[in-house]
Amino acid sequence: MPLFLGTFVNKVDKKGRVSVPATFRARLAAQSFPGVVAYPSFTGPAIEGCGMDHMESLMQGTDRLDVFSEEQDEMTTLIFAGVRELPWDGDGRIVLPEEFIAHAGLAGAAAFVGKGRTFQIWEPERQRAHMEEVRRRAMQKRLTLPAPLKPEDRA
Amino acid sequence: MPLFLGTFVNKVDKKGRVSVPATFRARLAAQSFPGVVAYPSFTGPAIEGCGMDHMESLMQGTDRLDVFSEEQDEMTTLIFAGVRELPWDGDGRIVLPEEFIAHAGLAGAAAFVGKGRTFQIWEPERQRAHMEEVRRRAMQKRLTLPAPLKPEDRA
DNA sequence: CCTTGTACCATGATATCCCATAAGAACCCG
DNA sequence: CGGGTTCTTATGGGATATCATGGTACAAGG
Repeated sequence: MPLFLGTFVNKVDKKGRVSVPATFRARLAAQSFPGVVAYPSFTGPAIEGCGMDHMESLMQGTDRLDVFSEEQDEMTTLIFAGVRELPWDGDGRIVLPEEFIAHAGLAGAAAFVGKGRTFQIWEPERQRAHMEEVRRRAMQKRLTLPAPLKPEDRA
Repeated sequence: MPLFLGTFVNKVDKKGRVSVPATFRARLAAQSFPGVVAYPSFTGPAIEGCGMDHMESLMQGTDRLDVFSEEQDEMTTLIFAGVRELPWDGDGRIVLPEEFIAHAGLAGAAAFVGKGRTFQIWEPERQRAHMEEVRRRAMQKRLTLPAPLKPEDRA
């Protein structure tokens, strides 16, 4: 079960605690850090979540930018400066920092949205609207995906 | 039996449980996930079903898009957010989430429809009508299929 | 001493597992 | 070729474990 799949809405209590969906926990279990790695999205009102492994792969991305370039400087700041490691308690919950709650506009509930290698945390109602918008745009733009070859079809 | 073939109608009990046809189970047996991967169809009142391998091959497609690009963001949301992993119990049944039952309009029974690499789940009566409609249109438009490439011709 | 944040415990709801039954198909043996 | 038998499959119900969630106690820091 190596992927983050599906959308799950859980409650956020007044301490900012929220249960990480069990399937996501399973995905993160084999990581070096017992918890979630997260940072505010810089494209929308959501929190990006992942495991430590993904941080390392992001770093490989920034490694391909020129050292001292403006781009590299901005990118590394955008990504890594906002990152928080959120360990879970014995029951699989994490505590969302106030800044995350504010950025995503959370109020009482949080939607965990699987995106394959990563996931996002949204205010549920906003996520629903966003999803609808993405669907609408996909229809009209005829979004397609590069044809993925099935393993058995490979040379 | 590497393909999903044929149509099978099974009952959905009040817990939302339904038996996956034995031949479909055989097709899914060798997967990394012991169960079915499913998501609501974008285009009609049906549930799309497949194995985890199909998800993994879709991810290979999204992996080729730039991280943080709008395209990558939309694609991953579109594909992975609506997916549910439905593990089967010891008897080869899965439980359909309420949202799936609602989307497909299921009531007491579900039709598993083989579509080759994937399959769909329909409300039986609706599926029958849909099938008829597709047949009718095919007759009148004389639908054709591209000739299958031989293995040595593949990229 | 008070505040903040972390670990632990309790509970209800939900889903998972397990068994029991029945119907049908395949099979074997006469 | 027919009849009985054994498996597989589908389906229902009930027991059990897991998960989400709220609360409380404790520790650390100011």
